[in-house]
Amino acid sequence: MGRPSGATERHKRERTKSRGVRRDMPPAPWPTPRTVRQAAELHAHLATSGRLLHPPSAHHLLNSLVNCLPPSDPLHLRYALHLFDRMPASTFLFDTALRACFRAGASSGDPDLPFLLFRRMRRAGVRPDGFTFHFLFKCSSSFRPRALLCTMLHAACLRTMLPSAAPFAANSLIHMYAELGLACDVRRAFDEIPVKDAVSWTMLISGLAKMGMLSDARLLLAQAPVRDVISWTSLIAAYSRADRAKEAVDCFKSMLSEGIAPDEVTVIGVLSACSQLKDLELGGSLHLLVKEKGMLMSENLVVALIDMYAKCGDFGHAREVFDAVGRGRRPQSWNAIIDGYCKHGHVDVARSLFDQMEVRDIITFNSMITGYIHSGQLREALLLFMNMRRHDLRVDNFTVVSLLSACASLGALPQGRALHACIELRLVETDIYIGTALLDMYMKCGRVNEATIVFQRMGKRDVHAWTAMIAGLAFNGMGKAGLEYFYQMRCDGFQPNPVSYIAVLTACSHSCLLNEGRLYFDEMRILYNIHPQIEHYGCMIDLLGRSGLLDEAVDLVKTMPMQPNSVIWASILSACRVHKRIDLAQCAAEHLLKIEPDEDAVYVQLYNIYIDSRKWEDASKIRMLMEERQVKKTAGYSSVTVAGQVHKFVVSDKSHPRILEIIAMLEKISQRLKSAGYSPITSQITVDVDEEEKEQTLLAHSEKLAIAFGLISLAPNLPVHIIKNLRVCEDCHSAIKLISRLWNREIIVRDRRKRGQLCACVTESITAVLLSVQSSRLDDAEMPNERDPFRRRLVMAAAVMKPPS
DNA sequence: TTAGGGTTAG
Repeated sequence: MGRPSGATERHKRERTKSRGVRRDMPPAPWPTPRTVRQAAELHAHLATSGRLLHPPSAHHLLNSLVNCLPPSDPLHLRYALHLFDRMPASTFLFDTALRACFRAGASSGDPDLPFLLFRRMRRAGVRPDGFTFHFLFKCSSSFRPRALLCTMLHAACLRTMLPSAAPFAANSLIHMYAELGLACDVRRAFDEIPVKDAVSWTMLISGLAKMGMLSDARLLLAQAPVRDVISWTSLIAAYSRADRAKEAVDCFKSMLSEGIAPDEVTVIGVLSACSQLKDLELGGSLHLLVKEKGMLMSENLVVALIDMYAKCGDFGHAREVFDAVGRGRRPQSWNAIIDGYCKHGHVDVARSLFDQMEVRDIITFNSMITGYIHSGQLREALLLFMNMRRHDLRVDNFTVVSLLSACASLGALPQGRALHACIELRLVETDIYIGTALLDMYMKCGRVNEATIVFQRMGKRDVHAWTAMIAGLAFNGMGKAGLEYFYQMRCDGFQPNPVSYIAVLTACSHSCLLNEGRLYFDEMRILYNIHPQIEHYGCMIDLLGRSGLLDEAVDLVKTMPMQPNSVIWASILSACRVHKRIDLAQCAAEHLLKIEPDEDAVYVQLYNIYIDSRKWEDASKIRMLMEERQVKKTAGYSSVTVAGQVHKFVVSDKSHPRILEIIAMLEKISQRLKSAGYSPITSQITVDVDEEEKEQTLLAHSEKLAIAFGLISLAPNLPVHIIKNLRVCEDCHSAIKLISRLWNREIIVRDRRKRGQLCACVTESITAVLLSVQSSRLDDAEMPNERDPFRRRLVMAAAVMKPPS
């Protein structure tokens, strides 16, 4: 150890003297404690022999004790500081006490402890040295960094010594400013160092990488006189964190070509990139490298390996690594494999592992909940939310994003709005993901204005937020506005990704912007080297179909480099009905039924096409085929939420308690529609009845019943929001647009296919869970003082849903 | 007595 030899000799002499041993005997070596217990024994020995106040003994004891302290142990830190308080003040002892604070980390319980020690040091007249500032800067980086305090420490350091006198402190200063995210100060701290060593460069590069300034970090790495494994690793990891996996791998290759050997931390960063790229080949070769080089199999490396194998779908190897860890595996390893199973649709396997876990954390729950939501098992997801509370886990940003995603997929606007209110009331700190999930929820619930307000209020936007906005405008039929946003997004310097182009092409197809669609479909390849995936082809085929260019659409299906899926053929089939192309409809339906033989919507669509074309025999053949194959037509229903309660209607429904008022309103609707010149589209009704009866049948469609009930029961300033489990028919579509104009009322109808079925009871469950979790927060709401009309409306929305106390 | 890089959930 680095104890001064003179001090050692003095210690030996003192000890010999105290034991009454002859002075000429060779002194026994001073034992260096290796455990806290041994340190305590030395403490007892020094205390009984009265040497605790003897500086060399005190230094040796405290220093050894700090070396033995298990990291993040508040009890042992208290012991060390208790000892320190009873020892003579010296620079070394203060430095050692600061070192103890740093080792204990945040678990010291008091983030101000290092600064209080520094103040005590100055008041006691003990002069700080390079070590003092080094440990102070390290503590500042680790515990809740605060800019003002850090600047004051920096100033105190400069008043005491020159940067050249304390190279370690000068380098730690760069790290401290990087942790604060102060790029200019990082650079200045670096520039102030008179003679920069390799670590100074590494600190600067890793600091910039950590702050996300990847281009600057990459440039400096090239300029640095020396590049070591740590500067390369920091850049690789930063690229991985920023979802720039390809650049992370390129960086790794450059590092290897410079002859720098990776270590286990480098491997973790590259494995993370492999997970994103699903590059099992590189990931597997890294695993081999770890084995060949005998690298330390740290817990983090285990997690990274399991995550890589699981994300790539290689569950054999993932389980191999997972099982090798045995019972001592950390929740992170469980989380990685559970998430992998969820992402590959094996939610049941994930749940079985989830049930085997002894200690689950918030990530375990969030992964499982997201898995359930993505697989459409919303009830299971909601049950887990309730379970979270039993485990004393509060919802966090990830949970809220999942909940918003569930609301969006259900079209559950009141619940989504209540969640928004909870976010505004600071249930969680809002971030770019929350903002994007919120605007997506509003868009999927048809509330374009609210989505736009959320987007405008987002402090920071990224390509995902812009894409969500463009996609939302697109599927709400505002394609031109979507394209304007796309233009603005590029002006703001955001590079579109493949999903952005799906949104753009959706905007074109939903608004029949044929020329623009053709342009963007070509442009994505030329400008951004984005090769069209099946989703891009799907949008383009849909656009051609809607534009009546069905032959061109079929040509594109034939020439595209992948097998067409059901979405593609469903687009063609849908366009065939509009453009009366029976020949193509039969072909599209055949392809569709090969892929989805049980999908009732295909039979119904083809049946309707035959009816439209008065091909009664073909239509009845389809009916018979359905019976033969036992395909059941899904019963259609529409729902509307009034005062937090979901009201569900089926066709010709007479079960509602206010049915008489609803019928009266329907009659009023019928009269006003006729007065406005509207003729019901009765051609789709095949039953052999007179025209008036056909009109009555159309009037009794579930969505019209729901609208009538909404109009009589909702306040005139509230929009009527209808959710339908099937597609809205042509007559309802036209009639609703006119009703909206005649009543000067916003009517939003969210229809959907059978997939991801709406379930009113699940919607109610969301309300129950949300309210039980967040009711305490809502109590804090000061509605009368809320001046911002948008926030006020939100808070009121949440308050309306508040459960009775 | 002193330095830097790391994993899992949206």
